[in-house]
Amino acid sequence: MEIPQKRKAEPNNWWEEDLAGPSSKYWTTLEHKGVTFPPPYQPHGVPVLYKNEPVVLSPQEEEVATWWASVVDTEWETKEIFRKNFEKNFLDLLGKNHTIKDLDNCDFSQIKAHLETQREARKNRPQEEKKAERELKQKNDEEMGYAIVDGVREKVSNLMVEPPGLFRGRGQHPKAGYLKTRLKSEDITINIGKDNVVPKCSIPGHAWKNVVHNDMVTWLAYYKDPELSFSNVKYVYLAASSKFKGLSDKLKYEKSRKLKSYIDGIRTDYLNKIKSESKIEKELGTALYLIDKLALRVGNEKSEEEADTVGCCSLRVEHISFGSNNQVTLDFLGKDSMRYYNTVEVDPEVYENLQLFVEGKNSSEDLFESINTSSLNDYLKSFMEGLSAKVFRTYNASFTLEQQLQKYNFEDKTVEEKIQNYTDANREVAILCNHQKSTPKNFEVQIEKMQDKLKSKLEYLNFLEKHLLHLQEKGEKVDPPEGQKPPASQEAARRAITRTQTTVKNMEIKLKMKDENKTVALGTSKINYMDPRITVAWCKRNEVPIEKVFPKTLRAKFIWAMYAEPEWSF
DNA sequence: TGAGGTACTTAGGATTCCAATG
DNA sequence: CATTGGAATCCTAAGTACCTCA
Repeated sequence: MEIPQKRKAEPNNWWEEDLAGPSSKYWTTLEHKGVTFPPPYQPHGVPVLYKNEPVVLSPQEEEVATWWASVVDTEWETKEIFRKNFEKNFLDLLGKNHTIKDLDNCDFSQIKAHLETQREARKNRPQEEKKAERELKQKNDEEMGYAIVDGVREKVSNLMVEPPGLFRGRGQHPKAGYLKTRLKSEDITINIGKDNVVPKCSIPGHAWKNVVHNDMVTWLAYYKDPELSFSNVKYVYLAASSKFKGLSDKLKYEKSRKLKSYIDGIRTDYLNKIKSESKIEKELGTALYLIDKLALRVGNEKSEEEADTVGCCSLRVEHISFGSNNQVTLDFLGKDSMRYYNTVEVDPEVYENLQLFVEGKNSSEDLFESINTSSLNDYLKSFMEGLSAKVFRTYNASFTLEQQLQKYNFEDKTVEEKIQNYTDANREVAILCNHQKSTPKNFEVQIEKMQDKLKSKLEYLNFLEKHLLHLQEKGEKVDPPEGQKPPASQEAARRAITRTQTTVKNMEIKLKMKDENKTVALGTSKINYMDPRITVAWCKRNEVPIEKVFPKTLRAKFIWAMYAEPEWSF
């Protein structure tokens, strides 16, 4: 893909217009096809065994049993809360007088085998059937999956409502294993332009719960599971490539760039507050110090019906420990129950404050008792309009990327090497933001395979070098490694050496990156935190094709950033 | 002031796709 | 041509932020 070097005005290029900021309304006309529903359940008639006896289930019961069968042999099956909640919900559904009285004596293996067979059959169905299916889906997406906003056609991100199933709450979510209900059109509220056609409900004889014309929001529809009291409202939005999302993304980055010119003053202020006599000020200053230095999330209060995870303001005494030389260790479960575990040296005054906040409290008490996320964000508003805690994460992530990229000299490097440097910079950001992923399943095996391959390439290279000497009549004749043909001429040998050296180098880079990125999720910061213009400008300066760092969907999401000049700076 | 509601962004894992490889 | 593994995309849970209301 060619990156446009100059601004090119197009009528639909919203990013060419001056940014209006959050305006009073998002749209004038809004037209779309509503939502679609997953196909109805097809009963298979395969029984569950209870105490080794087959039990006939109603279609609805069978569907739920099948959900469980699909988690058998996964970690979900043995996860205590998940199991307990599922059992309760399943038994409630079956009723008091049902043969099945508990989960432990149920055997789902026949259903599981059936699912496996079905999957195999699906995988092995004829090519033309797959193709026809794909084309049908594409046609349907083309027909249903777009909205027209003020005359511009935009993709919808989540056209299909969530299918029924088991609620997969993360970490120790107290409600994991509950049954998600099959939604009906009567659960869906539609948002549409006043003068636009109300979408027809795809299920004959049924109607939407409600139709509204709210131009102050960007959602096309919303629903809430009618049975699950704890479940959140789910919205149907436009895709990331849309103007709604792109504009707000651009504004987000512009806001974090604006923070750049306030940051010195803010840092001076919170360092002063840290030394203040007032407890509230001490806490505000210390909390903001942690948010700024460690890129912590703000940490809103959570209800009893959610997993026990924390952010800065909700840290408890048990999450912090003190070492020598002003070192503190933070150890807590953050968003998605990802562990944050970090030992850092802090300013002596911060260390002192943290010790003071802990004094005389038991482990389950709040570290910060006089502030909350709302007072902290109020404090931030006193510096800059629209400033909130999350802006610090965006700012520090983007700042770190640009700073890390400046560390390298990209001259005379191959594209692969430049990308390795970029990935290294990306990784620094991901580590700062604590973006983690679990180690891939057979990671060790994969590494070994790559090492073996590398080894045989090195052997081949070794052979080539000796072989070249032989051709130059300076050395013994050597046998090529198995399956390799010796180059016929000196010229061919030299070419083979250069080629193999490049391969070896690339393999080494790949191996090293794979290991270093084992538990680091690079994508999250790329998608949400690092100003894309930093990357675009870097690509332009260093002749790296943008598609090497931004896949298709990211290029669409960041279409507004593609015009950044090579000299652009965050 | 705090609880609850609303609307949006951010997140890791699951699933699907696709290209390299045998 | 089938396999395989990594990249890309999909899915939906889980955050932030701000508003309203008593």
